Amino acid sequence: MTTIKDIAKAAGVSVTTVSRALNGYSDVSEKTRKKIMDIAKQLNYSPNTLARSLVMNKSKTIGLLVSGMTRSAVKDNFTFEVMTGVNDYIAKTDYDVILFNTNSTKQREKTYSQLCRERRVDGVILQGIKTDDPYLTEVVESDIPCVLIDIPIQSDRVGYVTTDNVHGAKKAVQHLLELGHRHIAMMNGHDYAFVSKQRLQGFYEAMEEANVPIQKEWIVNGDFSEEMAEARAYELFTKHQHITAIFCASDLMALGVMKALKQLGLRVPEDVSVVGYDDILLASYVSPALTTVAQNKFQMGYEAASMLIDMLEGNEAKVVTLRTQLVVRESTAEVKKG
Amino acid sequence: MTTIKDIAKAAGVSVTTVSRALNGYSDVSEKTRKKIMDIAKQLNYSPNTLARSLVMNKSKTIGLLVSGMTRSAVKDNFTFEVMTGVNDYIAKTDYDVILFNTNSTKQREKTYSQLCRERRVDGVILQGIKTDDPYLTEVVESDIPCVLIDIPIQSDRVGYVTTDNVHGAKKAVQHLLELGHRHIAMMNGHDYAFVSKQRLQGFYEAMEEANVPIQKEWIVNGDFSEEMAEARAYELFTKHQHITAIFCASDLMALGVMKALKQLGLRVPEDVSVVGYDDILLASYVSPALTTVAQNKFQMGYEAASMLIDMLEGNEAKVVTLRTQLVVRESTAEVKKG
DNA sequence: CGCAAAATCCGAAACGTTTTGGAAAAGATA
DNA sequence: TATCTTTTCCAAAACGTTTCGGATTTTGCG
Repeated sequence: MTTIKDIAKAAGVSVTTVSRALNGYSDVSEKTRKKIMDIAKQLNYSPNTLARSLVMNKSKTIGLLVSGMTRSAVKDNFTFEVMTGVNDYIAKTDYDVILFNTNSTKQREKTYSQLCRERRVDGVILQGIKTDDPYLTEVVESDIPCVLIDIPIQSDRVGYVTTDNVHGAKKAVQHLLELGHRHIAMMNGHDYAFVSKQRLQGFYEAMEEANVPIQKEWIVNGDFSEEMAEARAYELFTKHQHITAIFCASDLMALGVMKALKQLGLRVPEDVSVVGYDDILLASYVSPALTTVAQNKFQMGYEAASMLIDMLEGNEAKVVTLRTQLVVRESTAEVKKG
Repeated sequence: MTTIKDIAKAAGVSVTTVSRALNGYSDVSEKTRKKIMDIAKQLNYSPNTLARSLVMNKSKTIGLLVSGMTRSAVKDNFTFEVMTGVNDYIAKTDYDVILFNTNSTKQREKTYSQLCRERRVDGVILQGIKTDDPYLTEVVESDIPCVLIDIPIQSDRVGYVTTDNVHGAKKAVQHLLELGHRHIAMMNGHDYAFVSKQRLQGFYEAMEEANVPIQKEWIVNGDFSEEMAEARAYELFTKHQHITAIFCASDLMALGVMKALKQLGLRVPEDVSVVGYDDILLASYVSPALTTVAQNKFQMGYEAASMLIDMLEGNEAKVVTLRTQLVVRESTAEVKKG
């Protein structure tokens, strides 16, 4: 592999001059610059980023730490869409993305920040990490610039992007209320997700503002899993037959809930209205199509990447909150009279 | 950031000894090794991979070059599943993945192999690249070990993994033939995909073995795009009303075809049987559920990664062909009598 | 032509590792 | 004790860049 030295020798100049010529400095004459460029091309030269990174002390690399890259998560295109957004923005810069996966054996022995430090990434984007993850604090407390997705931690080195979860959930529940529902349950995620708390709050606010009493035993956790949600819903609806509507903190769980309802012989939306959250691809394809709160996952990734690059260029960490949108489809209907 | 030098100073030994201690060489006494390890931990030392890569001349990094990371491709979880497979295997090794995207502006100015060479990746996996991509030959002809997905090029430095496309397509068409269909069309991808040619061949073989005449004008290209397939199918079925079944070279195109049929007032499967290829997530969720040829996309990525790492460890490039499976769902039925 | 200013070039150090070839210290053997 | 082995350590070079400070050459001008 040809190096800057080879070029220097071939051109009869010093490596300094080659370096400066290739990097567009002004203190090299056009004549020699041209000569050097030509030789570089002819020798099929590619700069060695490793060497450059070493001396410049920046790798022009950002780490992308996702937890949702598992075989079972293909139903959930959330992760992929976020990644696509990140990739899309980064593609316009001179950075590259290095992929760290958290569901690995490596995770146990190496912490996230260790991974980042070893590869000398300039910054990192975290997505899908639980708030109780011991390694989360580690990377947040390290001095690596990072932006979190859906985790509200902020400092001068860490920003985050999220959506207006409270408001989104509120809209969803208000939609149910407007349809006349009063016996509304909620399938939440788990306690280690910021969004769960937020969406629960939105649920509360909507119910309280409408003066509808909240039944605490109608609020259950499905762990953001389709199967778990199905099981929980099955229990819930067999025990409490008054429930006419349920708000789910994710579409995947809504799918599970609908399965349970089907098993119980309850029709959606005639007997029970279901609304989800996320607007994953499947939401519009299942039958009945799922009413849900759409969040722009692509944009979340895009904004995260944009913010990170901004930070790397000296700007300060921000927090970005994106709008959500209620998408009414077929899984919600007016409550039955009587 | 603490370096090996800091440790050396703190331990009162040379950097050589620190390096060798940390890397488990035998020529350092257990006593000093322990001391060095302790100091390293205490100083929160992380080795600098850049420096190591530079001197070792290997980066322990593989490039993942995908073309399907676009906003419009979320329906098609093909790319994501392959990536997941790759990631899953790599997670078990001491390599990391660096993500190159091809649909970028960078692509125009930098070739794939340039990207790879600059980052000094040890090997690269290519997925979703068209066979006529000028940069494809470039990386294949470079000396970077690489494994291709669904592109049959082989040398001592390049292997590939694919599925038994001919056989898969044949099974799909035979399924239609067994249902009594004789007027069978095909929606193919484009000429720059190896799989298109293979699947076409499977189509031919099945038809010829059954002694069913082939109508060349019933074979059209949908460019692997849902919209394009919809348009082409609309034309096809308005012009040729004899057609009772169509085999599509991808599920996404099958979805487009079904849309066109719906517009034309043709029912699936009563009037027209449709079979797809891939078994994407949506296939089982659309209505009617799509009969299709399933390929294990996760495994494709997994095998690709496995082969690449094998190659990097000195083994030779191979070709891996995975089995496909016909999944009969609701979009195919016996041909109508009369 | 002579001299200052500007333009162009370069040597050497630095970045943080690994590795080679041997030196020093410790232990074993006679 | 003297010699030979084995164990333990280290100095220095190398990987391919960038950059600092200064050196050399060219240019401009009176």
